[in-house]
Amino acid sequence: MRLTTKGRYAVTAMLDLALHEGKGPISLADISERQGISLSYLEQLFAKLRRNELVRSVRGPGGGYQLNREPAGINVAEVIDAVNESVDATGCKHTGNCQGGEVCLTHHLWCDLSTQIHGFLSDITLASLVARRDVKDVAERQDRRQLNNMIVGSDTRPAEAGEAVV
Amino acid sequence: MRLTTKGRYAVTAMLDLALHEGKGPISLADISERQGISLSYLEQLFAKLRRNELVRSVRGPGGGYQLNREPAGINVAEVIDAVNESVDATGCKHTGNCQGGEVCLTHHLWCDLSTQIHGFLSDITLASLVARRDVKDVAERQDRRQLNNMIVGSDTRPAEAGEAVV
DNA sequence: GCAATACCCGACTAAATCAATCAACTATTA
DNA sequence: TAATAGTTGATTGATTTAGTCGGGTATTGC
Ligand code: FES
Ligand code: FES
Repeated sequence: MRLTTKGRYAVTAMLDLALHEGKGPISLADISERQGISLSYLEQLFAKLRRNELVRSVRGPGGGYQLNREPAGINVAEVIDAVNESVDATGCKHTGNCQGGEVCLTHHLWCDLSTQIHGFLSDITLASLVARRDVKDVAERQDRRQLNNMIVGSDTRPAEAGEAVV
Repeated sequence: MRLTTKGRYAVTAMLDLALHEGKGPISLADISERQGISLSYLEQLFAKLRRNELVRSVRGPGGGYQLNREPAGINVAEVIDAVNESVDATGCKHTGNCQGGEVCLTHHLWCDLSTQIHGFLSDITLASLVARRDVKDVAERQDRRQLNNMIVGSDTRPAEAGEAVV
């Protein structure tokens, strides 16, 4: 099992979409700026998210991505799954053949753990995240900062993610 | 966060020690054979387990490793921790500085997940694993097979882990 | 129709980590 | 004193991460 920036980025980006829902398509450039994630890397991730039908895209100017379902219908577990970061903690992908075709000593422990993690993550939807106080606070800060960057950085300076713009 | 063979091997090996407690020191060669883990790799893992005072060693012939505490006092979380596989799911090691010194959008989510996993794993002790039916079954199979290998393979053939010896 | 926007796609890469091996060493015991 | 078994450090091939780069294609506003 692994949970790295890939899965974290995917969830963060999807949450960003959920937060800005109803404002039309959101461009990856926007997400990149707000969340401090490389644009090219986002493109890779969204290719997978699209293949898994979690988002839909609109091309051309003013285009971008939108959630393909309502936020309440998308849970965190499937987002992580979509970018190929399995939430599976076993070494045998649940086949039980670690040890030369037979179940290893700790197989059941990892199965239990997997169930536990999957249960926890699949109970959390984008909608429930959007409703959280701490998420709202961070989102507000990010939106303010982005607005600031648009004004100050109107000389099209790349404007770094965590840059102190007051 | 990551949970790979390193952490799984460590738990498996510790469980093997717990299962054969009271029979004096257990050599890594024994564990290697029973669990199908490379001997040299086990050496690396046990160096860390020893540094974390989870096991104690006895050198010389008839030597090996023993649990440094009673099985009921060792939980799975600390074993995984000991081999440097943190159970932390955040990208900031709980410092909250993912995004240029500030908390990222999903920080709290990963904190919650970490707490969840840690709670689950630290509630499971080696003693509670030893008591499980499925563990007992696998352990018995392994012991039988090892005995078999000792007789059949008395020509000191390396005897592969999952080899069909019936 | 044409340029700008933004998604789309594949190849490529430096760095890190994994899983394992090898060699040389020291302590202990029969 | 020879065999056993732990101890340590270096090294390795394979894989994965976290990107970058360069070129596409579809859509829109002017
Ligand atoms: S983890 Fe499933 S058999 Fe080992
Ligand atoms: S995971 Fe902690 S700040 Fe991003």
